[in-house]
Amino acid sequence: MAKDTKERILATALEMFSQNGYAGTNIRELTQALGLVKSSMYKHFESKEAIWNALLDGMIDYYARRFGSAENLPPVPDSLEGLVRLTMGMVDFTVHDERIVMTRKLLAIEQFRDERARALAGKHFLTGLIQMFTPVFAGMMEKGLIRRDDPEMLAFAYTAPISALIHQCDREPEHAAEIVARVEAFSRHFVKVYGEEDPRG
Amino acid sequence: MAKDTKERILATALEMFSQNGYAGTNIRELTQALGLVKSSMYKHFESKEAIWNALLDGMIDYYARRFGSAENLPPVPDSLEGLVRLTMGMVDFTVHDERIVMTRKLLAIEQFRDERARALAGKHFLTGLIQMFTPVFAGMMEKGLIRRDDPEMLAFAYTAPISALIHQCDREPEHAAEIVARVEAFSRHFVKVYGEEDPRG
DNA sequence: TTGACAAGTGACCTCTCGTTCACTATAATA
DNA sequence: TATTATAGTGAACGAGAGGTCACTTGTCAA
Repeated sequence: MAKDTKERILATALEMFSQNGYAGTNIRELTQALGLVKSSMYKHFESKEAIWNALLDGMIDYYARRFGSAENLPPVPDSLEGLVRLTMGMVDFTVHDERIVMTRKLLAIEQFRDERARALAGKHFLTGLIQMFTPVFAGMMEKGLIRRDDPEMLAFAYTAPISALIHQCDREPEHAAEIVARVEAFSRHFVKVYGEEDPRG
Repeated sequence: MAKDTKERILATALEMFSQNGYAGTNIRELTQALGLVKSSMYKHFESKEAIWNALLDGMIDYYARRFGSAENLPPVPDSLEGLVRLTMGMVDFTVHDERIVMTRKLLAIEQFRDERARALAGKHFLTGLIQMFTPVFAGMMEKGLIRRDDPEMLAFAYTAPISALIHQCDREPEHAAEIVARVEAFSRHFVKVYGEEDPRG
């Protein structure tokens, strides 16, 4: 109970910061949500800003481990349908994992105030996705599944619309199901346009 | 001078809110930037929240007039190159118009806290762009410039990546030139993939 | 000239914020 | 058992927040 208070503070801070922003959150509410009194927080963090920094450190670290390293690249699918399935698996995960949803919201809120948040937002929302899918499309081109073209351009053309729908999902979680369906529709449209294989593959 | 103080307050509020958020901005700084003292603000707005509401009203109204009405739809280009030029004109405008840049940043920051900001963000970042370009692609299909397909899906596939680059531009305005160049590269890629016309058109 | 009104001022109010600190309770250690 | 470190408490602090108000100034119409 006592030992993990630091972690619980971070979790609640992520929750509140991602809803009302750093400036819009006060530590009295934060600690109260944990059944504590505000001064108790200072046994675990030296300031409110220290919570923010620890949160960002965690987000940066998690991103690097989970999405940033070369060994975590998605596998190259063996068919166009495989690309659709790979995509839907990733989207289902990223849309329903509360921690990742809150991370995106927090980055959207704080990206213009904090330099590190800005950099991480750029990765989360655009460049990281391109880096992730460029080798996927390069591999699919080598396998003859996708027409030969600039794989980075294809990764961009593929991930950016999906990223936009994920954002829409963050805004309107009550419409998650239909938005995810739109992701799948787009994915199938994409393989229809760019694929060189019988789409039953 | 005195007459337009209300407008100047709104302009400065947009500036500050779009950088530090509503909660992260205080009215002493705001009025000081205008050479006023904070109590003077209350001659023009009854509260800080009233500024926020007036700002949102203005944004909603401006969007409806500028992007939301049917008569302001972009013209259907006569060639694939025309689509590229149309796009670049719009992007150059939206990326360099300070007021629109600040509006996007503000919506990104406040979209999870305020219901109206959330709705407007959805339009600005996704649905409005689709609505705008769906008739463009429908018209281009009728002219035989673009392969027949679901025009709304094409509008989505076209505008979402461009929107993502515009966001990147908001995050990194120092790289605006190269990001705009990426918009053009994407636009040309798109017409190459979807076009049915000699791209010299 | 007077009166009325809008715009701006500075002092002041109350509230909440982040933060500090002396203190207590607990549990592990020596 | 005595000691020490850790986690949590509650009162208090200073700063800064949003907001109010009596007052001054400038403008313009009557």
